[in-house]
Amino acid sequence: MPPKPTRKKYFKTIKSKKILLPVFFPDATRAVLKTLDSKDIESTHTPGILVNTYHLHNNPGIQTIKLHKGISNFMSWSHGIISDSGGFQIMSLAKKFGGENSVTDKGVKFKQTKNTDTLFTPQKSIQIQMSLKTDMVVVLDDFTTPTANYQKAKETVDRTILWAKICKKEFEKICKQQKLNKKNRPYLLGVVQGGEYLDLRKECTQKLVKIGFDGLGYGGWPLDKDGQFNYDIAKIIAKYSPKNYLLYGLGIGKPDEIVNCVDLGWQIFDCVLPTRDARHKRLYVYNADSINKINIRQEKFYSYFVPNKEKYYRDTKPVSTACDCLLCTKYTRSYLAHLFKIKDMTAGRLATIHNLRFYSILMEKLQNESR
RNA sequence: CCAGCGGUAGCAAAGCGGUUAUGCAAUGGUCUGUAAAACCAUCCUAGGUAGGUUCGACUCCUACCCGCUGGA
Repeated sequence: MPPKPTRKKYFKTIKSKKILLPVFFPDATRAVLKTLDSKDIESTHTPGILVNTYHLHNNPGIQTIKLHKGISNFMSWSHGIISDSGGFQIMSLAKKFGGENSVTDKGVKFKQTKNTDTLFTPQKSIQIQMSLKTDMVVVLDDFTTPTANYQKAKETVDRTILWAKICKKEFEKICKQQKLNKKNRPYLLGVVQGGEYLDLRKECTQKLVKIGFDGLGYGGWPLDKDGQFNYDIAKIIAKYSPKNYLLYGLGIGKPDEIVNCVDLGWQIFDCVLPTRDARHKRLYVYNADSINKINIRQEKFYSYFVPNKEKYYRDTKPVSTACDCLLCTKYTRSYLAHLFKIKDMTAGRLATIHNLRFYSILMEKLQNESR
């Protein structure tokens, strides 16, 4: 038996910093991780973040970012940064409000924005991302809506492939212009579409590999109508990806889903869950007394703590003893419940810091396993 | 003692002679490449007390109790 081929161990930034894989990058969509500043993020041991090309294009606009020579200086974040292409907004904004017709082979027309006249194109997405100077650039993909039938899923695959070629070409062009070599250029990520249809996912994966990328993303919506994660898609993309490819689960996921995906070879994740849940009073808590005793391989290794119950108003315990974040080391459940009740912004900050530390501990545990 | 106004659910606060007020609180739930520090659901015999009118009263009438304001 030949030794099992292993995937990349590190994510390299354009400044040649090495970030140990697997990683979770929370979403700082608009160049801010809601309620936190960069120093807060560092305190959670979060190695990188995700920003969004489409949102930053609208606000503050690329000229402002260029004044700072990139998003890293703009938000004073010196660690990993991935830029999402704006593909997700094709589903969440364009198709939702403008219908299927808002997307053509040329690009996307977004309604209800100040840029209604201009078309958001694959070229533009890459150009903006290169100006952001992020560590990974993601191709613009045509998002498969959760309800897409085979025909529609097929169309999004075709368009995703078409756009992937255009994006790759634009990427190479800009790299040449800026004299970026293999060492200081960002990763380029292709995105696999195809809805729930495994043959389309396979086809899309193979065609993207033929074009050539540094990694592939699990695109589209990863959950079925009952909210169950589709691991078959994760398997088939991994199966047909070269072993030196980075595998990135876009918008994934719950802690247990991340553990399962890591087992299938996936290495990079981002998701709004820890940050949005924090603002919505859902805190992730390990079912353990201390960080050392956390066992991410036990069936239910975590639960939710929701500090809006009357019984917590006088609870002097910390949120979790298996956590070393600001909230858990300095404050009680009672205080957090109080802050949420009076709707003070500090509640969101402390809860976000906690949830991000939960995720970074999860990733540290997973990193330790593969050593 | 007189006059005016008022008394509605844990709290606040409306309308109405018949049919869900509503908000807060409480309780349960949702959230997956962020139009979300948001949203959804539930909330029990609510009518100060005792009578009266009426087919039917939280609503109209009478008396009483309590509160606020003004007056003697």
